[in-house]
Amino acid sequence: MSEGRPPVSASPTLEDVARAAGVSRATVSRVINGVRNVDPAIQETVRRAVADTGYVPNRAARSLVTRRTGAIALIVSGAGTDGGENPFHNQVFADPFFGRVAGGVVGFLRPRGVHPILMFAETREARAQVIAFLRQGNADGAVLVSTHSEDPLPAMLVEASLPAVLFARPATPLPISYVDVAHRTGAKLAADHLVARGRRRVATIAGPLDVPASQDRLSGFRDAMAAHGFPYVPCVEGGFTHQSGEIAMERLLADHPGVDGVFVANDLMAQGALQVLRHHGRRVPGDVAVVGFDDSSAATASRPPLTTIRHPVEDMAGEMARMLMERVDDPGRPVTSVIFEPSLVVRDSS
Amino acid sequence: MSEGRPPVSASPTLEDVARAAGVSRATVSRVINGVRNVDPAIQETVRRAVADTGYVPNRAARSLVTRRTGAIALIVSGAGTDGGENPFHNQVFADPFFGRVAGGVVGFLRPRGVHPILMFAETREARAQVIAFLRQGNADGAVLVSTHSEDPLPAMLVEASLPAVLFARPATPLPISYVDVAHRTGAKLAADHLVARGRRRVATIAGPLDVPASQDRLSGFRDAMAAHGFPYVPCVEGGFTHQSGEIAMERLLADHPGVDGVFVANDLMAQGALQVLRHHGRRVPGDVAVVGFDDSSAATASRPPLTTIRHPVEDMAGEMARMLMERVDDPGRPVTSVIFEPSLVVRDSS
DNA sequence: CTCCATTCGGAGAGCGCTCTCCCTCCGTCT
DNA sequence: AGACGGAGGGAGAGCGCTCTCCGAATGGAG
Repeated sequence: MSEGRPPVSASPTLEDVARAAGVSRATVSRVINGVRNVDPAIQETVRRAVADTGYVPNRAARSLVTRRTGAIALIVSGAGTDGGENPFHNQVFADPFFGRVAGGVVGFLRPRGVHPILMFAETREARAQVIAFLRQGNADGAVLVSTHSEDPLPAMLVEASLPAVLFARPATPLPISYVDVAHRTGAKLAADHLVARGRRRVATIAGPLDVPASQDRLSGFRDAMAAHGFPYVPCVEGGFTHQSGEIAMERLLADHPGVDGVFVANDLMAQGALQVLRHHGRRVPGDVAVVGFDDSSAATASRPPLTTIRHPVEDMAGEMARMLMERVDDPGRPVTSVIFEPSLVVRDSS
Repeated sequence: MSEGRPPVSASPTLEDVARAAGVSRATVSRVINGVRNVDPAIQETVRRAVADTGYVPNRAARSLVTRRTGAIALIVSGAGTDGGENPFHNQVFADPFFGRVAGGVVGFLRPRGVHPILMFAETREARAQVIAFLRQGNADGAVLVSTHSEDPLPAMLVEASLPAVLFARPATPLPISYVDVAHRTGAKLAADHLVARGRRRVATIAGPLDVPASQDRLSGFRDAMAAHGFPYVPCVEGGFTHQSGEIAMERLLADHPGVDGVFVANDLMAQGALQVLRHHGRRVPGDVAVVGFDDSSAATASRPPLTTIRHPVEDMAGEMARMLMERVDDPGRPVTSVIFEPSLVVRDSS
């Protein structure tokens, strides 16, 4: 056993590298972590020893002493229904939005050697598990994407004083950091655009009104339209799904057949609305102009492609990750929120 | 400091619990891990002490000795392009398929206290990182979803003898376990169905033909059609995206205007094809019957809803996770593969 | 009553790393 | 020349847990 290189299976430890380099464990550790001054010659020797032995530091051992795991929880909360055989078979991921968030988060974390642990928190039990998981020190903190407003998880995170950042402003005020987009500004962009396009009989399909984002988009839109001299804007509430968009559009058409412009609170619903409009023989944008929200892949997949309000989801997600790491480094800092500005993307639907 | 309960911030250790319960660390450990016999009375005392102190085991310390992390890597490989400012802004997640895989994996792992770490391996560097990550013992193994066939990661995993299971058969034979669906059977279901619907001028839109799944779907379809007496089936290759489906359908219509049935290798492309057909005034299913593949959310979002080949993605993903854990427990076991049977879901497009 | 088998709790040695001392070796200043 | 300071390397104490021994206690058999 003591002859030659030890078998690859038993991965080498700091001790092995130290022996190979003829220095102490401490020195190897210093070189690896780039801390304090180490003689360049010795650094070189150590590096060679690391390469020779194929050493990779054991994160568990490191975590044990540093109390850092190099992992954070990426929580999708309130996903799916609370029942059903497989609670994971749901539309959360179907919404390309989530992928963009994940991408943004990874984009920031990966260069820093931090990895996201994917978690779903759709039931009471799952939420408890998430909290326990974090308390066990399995992750240094959490970023959270909620799909509904009643989500109790943010409050639970605050209560357990675990470092966390939300993707959107919580429905109930909470001492917790978050990133969000200026929904009202986005809605105003849509309103300005529709009016500029000469639309006079404008309606809107809102998202679920218990969600702050939906409220803001609706009120922002109405305020902007009022400023343009249209105090009354018909509204139908949808559920952010393709199908709910269809239903809402049917309703809208039934109640206001003369509608010539629609602001839809997300692209998925807008896509549904588009189909209903076509089905009813309305040309888009000729008869009716449609503006969505999100600039998701549904926007480009629609026919015609959707004019929509784009928000920088990746950047927002990256910022969310940055804020979390900041908080992990210094849990005492005050909570903050960062609001991003949306922009109008004009395509063929308006 | 020694009076009363210590501050919540300093989380209690086994030692603390042991002291509180008046037993040794070893006994507490035994109770917590349910190993060996411990006197029921003492068990009760320990449990109470655990509850009182709010103890949660430190996973890093445990991992250090057990050499298990309770985490696995969920790798999306070959995601996005190898360039671009943000390699994560891609369609991988846009495909609801990935969410279903994630759901299936979590569904199996969570009850077992194992969590998936989300990783992207889209560049050479990223792949190296993934391997290093696993070698560091950050995760016990990996499940891998490849989005293209040239992916070198499976081979790298084999080389490093890391426990891993793939979601689909690798393009090049490799000693690695995988789950897959019987693509040929699925294609046959589609062929049988189209023929049963009286279609005589049937064509197909294939996926990228460097992907084994695409090849199998195509050859399976052709073989089945041949068995029905249709030796020649026109084919256009697509790229599994919505847009490529549109382009392919345009081509098909141009070359074979008389087509009355199309088997499309995935739903996303089928959705695109549907739009092109409508645009050309073809009624579906009246003039042309369309059958997709995957039964993704695109299938139900399409108008008309797609007849498609469903494969049990969640079950497959769960099985993949199961196989991985098996392998983690016993790395010596021979590689295996499990093939799932698809089924036909008839909707309005055929 | 003695002896052995069996059950069950405790002691303690690590797992692989980090980090705080401490010691040595120089170079420099007086 | 002696003293002092700074740079750089080593020793060793844990981090919190698991797990192998070991020993004590108990019960049953001879």
